[in-house]
Amino acid sequence: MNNFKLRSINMLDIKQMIAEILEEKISSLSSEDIYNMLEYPPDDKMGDVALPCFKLSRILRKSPVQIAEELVNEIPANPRIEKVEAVSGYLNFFLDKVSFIEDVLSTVLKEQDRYGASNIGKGKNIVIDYSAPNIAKPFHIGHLRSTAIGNSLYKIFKFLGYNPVGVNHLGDWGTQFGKLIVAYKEWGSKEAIENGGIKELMAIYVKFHEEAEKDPSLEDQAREWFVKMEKGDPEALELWQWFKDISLKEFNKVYDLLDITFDSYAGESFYEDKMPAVIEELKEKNLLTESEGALIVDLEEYNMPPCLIVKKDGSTLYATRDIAAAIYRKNTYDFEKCIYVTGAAQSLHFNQWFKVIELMGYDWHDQLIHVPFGIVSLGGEKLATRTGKVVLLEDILDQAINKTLEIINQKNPNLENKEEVARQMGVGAVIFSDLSNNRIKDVSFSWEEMLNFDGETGPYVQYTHARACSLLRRAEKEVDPNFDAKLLSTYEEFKVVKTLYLFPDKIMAAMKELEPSIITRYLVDLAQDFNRFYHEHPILVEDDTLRNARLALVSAVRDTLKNGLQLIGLSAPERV
RNA sequence: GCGUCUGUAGCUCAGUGGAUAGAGCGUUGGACUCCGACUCCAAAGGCCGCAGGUUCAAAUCCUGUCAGACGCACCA
Repeated sequence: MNNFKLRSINMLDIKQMIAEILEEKISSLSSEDIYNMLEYPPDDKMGDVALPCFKLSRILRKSPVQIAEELVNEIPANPRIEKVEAVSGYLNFFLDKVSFIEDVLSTVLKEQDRYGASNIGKGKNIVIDYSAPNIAKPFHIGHLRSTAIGNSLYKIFKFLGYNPVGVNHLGDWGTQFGKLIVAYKEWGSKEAIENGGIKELMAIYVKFHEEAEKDPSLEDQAREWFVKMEKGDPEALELWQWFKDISLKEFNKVYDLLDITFDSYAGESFYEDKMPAVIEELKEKNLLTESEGALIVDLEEYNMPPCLIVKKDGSTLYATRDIAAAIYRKNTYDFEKCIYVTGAAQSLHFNQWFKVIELMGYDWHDQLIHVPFGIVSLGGEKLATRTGKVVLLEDILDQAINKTLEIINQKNPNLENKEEVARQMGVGAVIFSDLSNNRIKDVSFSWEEMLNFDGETGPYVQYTHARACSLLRRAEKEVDPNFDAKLLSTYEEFKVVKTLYLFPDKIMAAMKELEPSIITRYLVDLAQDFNRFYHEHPILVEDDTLRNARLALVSAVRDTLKNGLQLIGLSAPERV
């Protein structure tokens, strides 16, 4: 037939089915054109799939109303279509509910934890660079965004058959270590740092910035220390390693709580010995210019400020390391895409060095993708380590977990595994909240919202999943896959099935747009549809066949919720 | 000054150029002798920042404008 089946990974592509029917009747258009014109009506009462005929109007030189009315009579009877209606220029298809429900539920029951999965990415490597906290700075709510988004993209690519490589590009190199060394020597003490950890490191870092306002020579000292680091000075490197060890210990505590891992922790320092070759290559390719004592790549032609490669004191910069890292990753992983999850504030930086890669003649420059996200503010003020204005992620997670534990103690005090479930839900609430909005939007952190678990929240979806699990436990019998779809005849049941049907498409959209929030919002929709059904209709009824049919629906919802939660990095506890 | 992003219900936000712009929170009023009330139902609440333009059709595309955020050489 046609070779464009891959536009959807959905095994039951209803648009495809309808496009093929219409192709026979609209000779001037391919089934692909028709497919792209089809849409889902805004209201179920209007139908399940619609063809707006306005565009056809010009081609067929008839009014849209006329086209719809003519087509409606030409559609042959089809067991999967209940009826077709022409309404003011729209051709509306109503699916045969019984066969649709049967198709969708059978698919989910068969696929289970693979429902929505695919192998379209087979053999393709995707490097995802996320989290990347700075050594010696605390892990705060702002860092969570990169971590949560990157982790979710990792799971999404994996579910679609790709081979993702999660890289934690630790901020473990750069001038801030010079500042830290100066600060440590001026105001720090070994004991205080060993006891206080990152908090103490941050304190002396903040003090450095306060003092540097009065005494700018401190900045010069800091730069000197960084130059020493790059030259391999033993004292500088020993302090650096010490700061790094302390920081990593605390970061790993947070990653354990979040249940997030990485395939590589190659940070900025890893590229230290790879930069000279890059600088050499840039010189050979005649891209470097000297300007005010520094070496730059001029990008005026591309309407961008120059990209700094080497400072006047001979040390390197962020861009230098990113270029070296990109080349290293291409050689090491042969990626199809290399994705950088960082704040939108860095957009120019990425555009600049992506252009440098292009100018170097690498045809894979367009495989480098910046995935920006908005900033987190606190009561209207930007979070900044330098001023000490931060909300520590660990504090947020602790509070969310404690609150969950309180609720469990109140409502379900005999729950086994209380502590672990409280962790899963508390952490879930925080991650879910972070992945709820389009990533580009700025977010204003609010304790009140973060700790409110009602409505569109992680605990709501997790609770719904646990409720479905509870029903299946109480049933005390496996769901018979030969359920009778005819018995699922109510609107609420059909609505749940329609939403289940959309899951694979949502995963595809989330991957294409690199936007985990598509899945987060989908889960809320599915949970809402399911809860409405749950309230309207008893499930554990006497009638065995009806009971089995409804449990088949419950089972499909449970699996889909679980798969979706997994894709955004949340656990799906069976009892809460 | 230049550039990028964002303006949708009181608040936080959805909304692939198509039909009557949707959720949640909050407010008000309802539903637990009933499968788990972290649930559900209902009501109120909108010149989709503003002005032009393109189109049969614009919250969505284009231009301008206003407001906010971010960025613009030795920080990352």
